[in-house]
Amino acid sequence: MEGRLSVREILLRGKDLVGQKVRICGWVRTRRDSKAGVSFVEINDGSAVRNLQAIIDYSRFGNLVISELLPRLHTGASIMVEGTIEPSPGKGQDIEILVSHIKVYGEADPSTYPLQKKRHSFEFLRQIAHLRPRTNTISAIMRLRSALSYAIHDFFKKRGFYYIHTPIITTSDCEGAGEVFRVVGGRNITEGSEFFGRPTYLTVSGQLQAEIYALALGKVYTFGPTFRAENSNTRRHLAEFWMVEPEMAFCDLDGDISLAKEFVTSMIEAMLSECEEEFFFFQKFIDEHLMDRLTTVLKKGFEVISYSDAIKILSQHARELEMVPSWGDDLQAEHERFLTEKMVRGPVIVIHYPRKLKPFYMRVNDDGETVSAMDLLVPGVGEIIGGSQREERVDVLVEQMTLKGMNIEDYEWYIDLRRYGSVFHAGFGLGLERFIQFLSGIQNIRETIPFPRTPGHALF
RNA sequence: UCCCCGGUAGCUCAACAGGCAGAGCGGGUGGCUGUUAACCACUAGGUUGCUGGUUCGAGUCCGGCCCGGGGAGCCA
Repeated sequence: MEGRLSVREILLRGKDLVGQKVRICGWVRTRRDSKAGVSFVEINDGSAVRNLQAIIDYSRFGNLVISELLPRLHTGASIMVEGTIEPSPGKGQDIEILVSHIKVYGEADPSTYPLQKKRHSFEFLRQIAHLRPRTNTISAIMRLRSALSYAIHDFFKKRGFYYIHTPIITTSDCEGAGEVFRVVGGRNITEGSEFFGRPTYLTVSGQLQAEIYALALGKVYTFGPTFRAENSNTRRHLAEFWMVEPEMAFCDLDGDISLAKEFVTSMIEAMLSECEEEFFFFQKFIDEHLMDRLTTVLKKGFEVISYSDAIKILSQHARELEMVPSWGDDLQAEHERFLTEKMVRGPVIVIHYPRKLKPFYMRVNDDGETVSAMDLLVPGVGEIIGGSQREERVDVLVEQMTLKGMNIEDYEWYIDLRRYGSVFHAGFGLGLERFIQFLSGIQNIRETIPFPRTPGHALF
């Protein structure tokens, strides 16, 4: 006997396995009985979108066993089956398993088990977030998320980056990245008793700490959870989300843009080849234009446009827009959508934003008015990457911090990086969940993370 | 935080202009068939989100609150 195989493995090897005896473990998706003396049990073990059809031939078990067994084989029950792989005479599948031995580990009372074999709304599934990974959509997304995470590490490793674990608990609270969560020790919050002797917060970004290591190891990246206490309730925001943040010494904005482009295309290519079945499923049930959009990125590439040119183009289309754009104002979501969905119909990289719209660490351009920033916008999701060349000149950096009203003393360490052996450097941040939205076509970001945290919602 | 839409059976939704609360799926029972979102018949299942009001009468109209979704802002 081959030993225990996953459904994915069995479907992949297909007819090569015919005649082999195998064992699989999983959960019953559906059972259909035939009075001809056969029951069809579809088994899913979370390794693939498709199920394996198991055939229970009553003549091999005897009526007593069957009458005791069948009532326990409901949707949701966990089982182990052993049997031989056979070509399937029915339509819909090439092979099936002819069961010789079956064991029910855990039943699922059909009168209370919330998952049915039909489709559920995502809103309902969020209420049973501990059971939703047993559905096709959520399990497919989580397999994609897992594959993507590995591919990210692989991408950076192949290019000589070092993986740096930046702190989750930080002391910086004003990076222009939104509201922070305070961290306090103990269950009883008492004024003036700081565990660390000073106020601490959950990180909103690993960038500043990644810069420390980029200016020592050359090319680094951080990849981990980040937190925003922003009271924003949209389909694109989470209070806890994962960010990928590369940071490179001796790198300017052009180098930063190149890496961002290469990163996005490499990830699309890697996922298309590794998660073929998942993409087939997404295309069929989640977003019928998904494959078009992804292959367009690979074929057409990225349009790079300056903020100033973007404002000019948008002004020419003012009649089609609700908000009239003007230089110095931030691009509205409506403007970003217009650029990426109507003008370019693909990813757009907007660079050189006005200095006053962006955080203190971005490098001031020679015009004194703009900074070397870049935002990567994609259709459907909007901004998935934000990055910049960092300010490496002490005097300009201090001027920027003063203009933004920051407390210089809190950032002496950051200025030190410029006082001693300063180099031009750049990096960006990519929101993992937004990228998964883009890759899968799923509408709401709450479906892209196993345990979503949003204002008023934290389960488990 | 602001704007818009919604909350009716386990799930997805109907219910005209206030007038006996329904269907499909799911569950149970029986039938039929190498079945495939199987099919056919029967059947159980409801404090219409909560609360106050208008009315002879409220799922439906009005006020307050709670919850969900979409959009905006903030951002990734």
